[in-house]
Amino acid sequence: MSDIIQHWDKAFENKARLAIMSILMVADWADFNRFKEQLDLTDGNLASHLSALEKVSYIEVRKSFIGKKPNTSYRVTAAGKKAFKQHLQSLEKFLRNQG
Amino acid sequence: MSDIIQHWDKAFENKARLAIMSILMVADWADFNRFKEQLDLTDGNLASHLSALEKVSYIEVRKSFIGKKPNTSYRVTAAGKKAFKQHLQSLEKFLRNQG
DNA sequence: TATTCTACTTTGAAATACAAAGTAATTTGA
DNA sequence: TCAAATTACTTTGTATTTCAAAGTAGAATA
Repeated sequence: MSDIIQHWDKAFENKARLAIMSILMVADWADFNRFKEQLDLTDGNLASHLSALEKVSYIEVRKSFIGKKPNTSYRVTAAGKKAFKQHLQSLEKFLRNQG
Repeated sequence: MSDIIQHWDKAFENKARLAIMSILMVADWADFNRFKEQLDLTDGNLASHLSALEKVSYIEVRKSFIGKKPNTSYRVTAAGKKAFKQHLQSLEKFLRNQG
């Protein structure tokens, strides 16, 4: 496999996770409902993608209450930012090679 | 989900299949062994990705003999070419939006 | 105070990805 | 010359991933 593709980050192979990261790169904290609205995923599916990104430490989670409602928010970590940027770069590289 | 990502072709979400298409876009016919060498996949895995692409009619298969050895070759169809180009375009669009 | 709603979490099933083992023909080599 | 190894795949079974339905606990509503 071409080196470029070979080393693609598995965490970003899924559309939903790519979209989550995409949102988090420009947001500060974003909460569960924001993703739910923007991404149109079921609760369970969204939760599993979020926890996949958490597992590799690309995002961090903050649980709190807003008023009396539980609120789970997420933001990208430094490692996540770095990995995502690198991923975008290798996407670019791949595209250039497809000219 | 952003429209760009939303409509990504599921056939190209996998690295191996993307690499296969990548090869076929510049090759005429490419055979099983060529993929095997270049992509470093197990036989079974490679075969299943090839047949996934065949199933959606993005590639076509030709079985023949070279000398006395069986040879299975693949080439991209018109539909496959179109779909792949569109996919590359939406990748580009996505990257532009990530500026 | 029963019922609904919100914000998730848990569970289980479906789809996908993967590799080990199988097969049939061919080649090698003692 | 015939048993053993190799080639070029295919088949089969398992592991992983993805997904959505159902579950839960507290809060709001009627």
